[in-house]
Amino acid sequence: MPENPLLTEPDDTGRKLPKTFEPGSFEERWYSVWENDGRFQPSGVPGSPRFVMVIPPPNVTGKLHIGHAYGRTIEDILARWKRMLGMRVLWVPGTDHAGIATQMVLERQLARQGIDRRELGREKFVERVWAWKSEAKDTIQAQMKRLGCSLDWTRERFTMDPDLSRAVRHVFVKLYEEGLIYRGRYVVNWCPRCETAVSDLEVVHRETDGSLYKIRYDVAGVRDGATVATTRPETMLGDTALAIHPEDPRTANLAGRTATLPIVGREIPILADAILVNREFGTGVVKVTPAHDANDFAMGQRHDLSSVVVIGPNGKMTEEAGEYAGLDRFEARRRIVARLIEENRLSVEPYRNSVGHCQRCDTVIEPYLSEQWFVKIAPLAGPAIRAVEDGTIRFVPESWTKTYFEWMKNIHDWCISRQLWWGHRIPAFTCLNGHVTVSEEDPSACPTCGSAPLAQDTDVLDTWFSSQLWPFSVFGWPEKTPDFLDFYPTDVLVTGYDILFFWVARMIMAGLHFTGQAPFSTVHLHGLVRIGGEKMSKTKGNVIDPLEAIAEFGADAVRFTLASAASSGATVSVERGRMAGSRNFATKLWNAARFTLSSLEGQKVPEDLGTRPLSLPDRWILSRLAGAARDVNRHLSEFRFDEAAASIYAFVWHDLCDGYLEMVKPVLSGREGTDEARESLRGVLLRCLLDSLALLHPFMPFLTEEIWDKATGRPGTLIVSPFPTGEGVPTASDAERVIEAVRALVTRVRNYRGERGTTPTEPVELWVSPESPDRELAARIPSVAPLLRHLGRIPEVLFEAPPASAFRDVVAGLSIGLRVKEASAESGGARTDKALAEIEAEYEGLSAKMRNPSFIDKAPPAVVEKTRRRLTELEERRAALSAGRS
RNA sequence: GGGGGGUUAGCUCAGCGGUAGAGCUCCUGCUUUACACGCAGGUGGUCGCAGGUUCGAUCCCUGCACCCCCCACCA
Repeated sequence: MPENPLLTEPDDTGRKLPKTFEPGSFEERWYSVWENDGRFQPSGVPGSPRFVMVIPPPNVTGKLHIGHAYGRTIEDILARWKRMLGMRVLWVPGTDHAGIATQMVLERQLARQGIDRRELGREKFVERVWAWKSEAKDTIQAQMKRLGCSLDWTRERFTMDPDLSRAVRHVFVKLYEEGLIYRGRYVVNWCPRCETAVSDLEVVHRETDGSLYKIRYDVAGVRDGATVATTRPETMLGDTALAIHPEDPRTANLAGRTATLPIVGREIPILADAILVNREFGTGVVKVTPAHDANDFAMGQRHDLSSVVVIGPNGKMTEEAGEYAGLDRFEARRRIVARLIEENRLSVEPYRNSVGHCQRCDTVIEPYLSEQWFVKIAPLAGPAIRAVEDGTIRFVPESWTKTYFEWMKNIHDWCISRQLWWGHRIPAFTCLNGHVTVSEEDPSACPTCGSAPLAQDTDVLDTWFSSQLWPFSVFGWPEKTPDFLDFYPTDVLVTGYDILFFWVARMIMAGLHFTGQAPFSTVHLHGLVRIGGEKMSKTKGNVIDPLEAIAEFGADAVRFTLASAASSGATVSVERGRMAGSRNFATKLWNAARFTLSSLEGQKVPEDLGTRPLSLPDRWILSRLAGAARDVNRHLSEFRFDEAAASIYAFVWHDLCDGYLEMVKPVLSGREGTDEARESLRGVLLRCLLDSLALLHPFMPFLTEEIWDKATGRPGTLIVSPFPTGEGVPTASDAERVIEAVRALVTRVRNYRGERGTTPTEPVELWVSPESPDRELAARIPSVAPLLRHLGRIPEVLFEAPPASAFRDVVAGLSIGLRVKEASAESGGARTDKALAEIEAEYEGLSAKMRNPSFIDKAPPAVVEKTRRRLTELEERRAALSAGRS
């Protein structure tokens, strides 16, 4: 065997692909090569076509799970695809400080050491969080590198970096000056465990079986008093009124009277309020607790009621609760219920209602009256709605548009202050005289009265307040930095639909308001990863760690699996079986490459295939390759990663490996064909391999780069090599038809052997009749006789009408005859019967259709014609099969 | 209370007007000069139920059943 110069050049030692495919042996190496070569940084001149994404910054709470890997894989596929298409690609990495979530992680860590953060003090605590953040960031970064994400690490950002913090502060001050940020005492969602306010979105409602308590209040002059219903009886201690509907006859006798609050003995007015009270609902009387219910608070404002806070920030009853002070709210509830029963004032019935829980720690949320900062959101929502209406921003899949509109149109003010230590401190300063200053720079003295010192607000901002600025704060905004001018607005945002409101909607509002531009033009909302149909959770133990999966199957296989699982649905199902399947595919490609490279014998990268005559299989595979390239590009442009993956998978495995490689072996080995044919074929073979590698690179970057290196001797350059588009390559429909017919014939021969129960090598005689239904095709079959003989292991193919003794059938429009010398006892009779029955059934159905005048009349002519042809085909097959039976 | 999605082969999912596909599983053969993580065949589906529209429905419409998700100030 001649030496392959590609494999033997001195500097090419080890260029041969090892026999076994071991992804772990090269994956990390290629990542370093790409990174060191600056491939992840945008190249090319400003102004040329660019593609920009920002990563949804993962929380620095721990490590990434497979759901993150899924989103990042999608982004990396887009990034690599666009990069190979020649665009200046920038994908910005970073992490989110995730205020409440990260603080919780640290609190738990401290708790394990028996430390309460309050013992530590704010400064020491925050120091520890920073240390943790640095650790978590490293872990996350390593995970994304291992996955192959082509992120530009020179531009990595963190939401609490100095310049990003500056952006936050700038935005806060601007909104404050515009009157869109205000401070006030309102009833907010309060988590007694986290001891902070949370926004409406951070409250998770769950249907819960509980009780409805009906409490009778004494009313002077009314014998039966007034009965109110509540699910939280302990709040009655804070009642400052009862409310009735002004037009409800049931409660008219209570109007203007005074009730006595049980236990407490406080006299409270009975007021009419049409807004709070629903005429039809319950007893018609409502207890009013302005400090612990948002509706009651609003009612209190309308009627100038006082607010009595009876439950404190830690969930324990306050001094206002009298004898219950210091008790946990639920213990207080039990005791109050007991007391009211004792006093014969209470009836209890089972009741199912929705109870709010803290998104982070699952503690039951307590509505709580406190001083908070809010964003007046409606003025920001309008432009954000219009940007989607007018197509400036589009959602993929489009169905999210409606959800977005629904939420935006019913949007409520956003509580942005958090009573936490980890996060952006609110830039509001109060002097000794109570003047409040909000400013970008820390003031040294009060601008109003000149007094000093000033105390900064101790609260921090909701994490999402900084995340909403991410698409522009990462570029240094509000400074007009070169990066901001060059890369903003971004192009595509990829994220899970679960943060559509938390993040996406707010980025759109913030982007439009502050930069005057939509932060991105396309939002791809993907589903959430499920394992075996269940949501991933630590308690269920079904969490897949991306690193473990990568260790077992290789990063390429994990990525390919995730891409293949991508669908437009709300859930993305990932299974181990899929991972193994992808790994098998990677191995398949590896072996196909080994075979191809070992067959090249010095063939260089084909620059131009047009100068040599191409065989029918050559033209077929090149046509299929171009088709696959077009499909992959089309599917990627439609965010159909599953379809794109399936297209390239089917091409590589079923067309290239199962088809072309097998067809070509006799010529390659020298058993058949001319030297010229061999030369030509090698060029085609290499072209197919290289284009497959390119098409597959966005999905399986490591393996493809490894093979590319061995095939071309240009290490680390596939990542920036042109992506095949298949444009301008005409479909070789004649070659496709002939080759597909060959494959169908070969399958039929194998089938026939199976039916006869003979071995795969049993000599079979094959007749292909020139008098076939498709004569044109039949006339071309003699030219591919060697292929038929080789693939079907058929000693002789005869181009004449089959003898009566042969088994007859019609395949792909060709009338054929088959005969085996020695059939075993098991004949194909049963299968032929089955085939005939199927033909009969279909024939019946179709001919009934053809007899229907309105079908002929109304169906498109093409459909009618197709049906007619199919009928003819069935007739011929039926005739052939029946005739072939003895 | 409002809104959205789902129900297709044993499993996980594509398809969404012209009588169904993939991967995995399963069955039967096979050391065919890349690959047993393979090759070649094959089994397997009244496309949730009932109506309607249509020449024709898994695909469109209506209703029902079961499942999932989101939103909501459900005393």
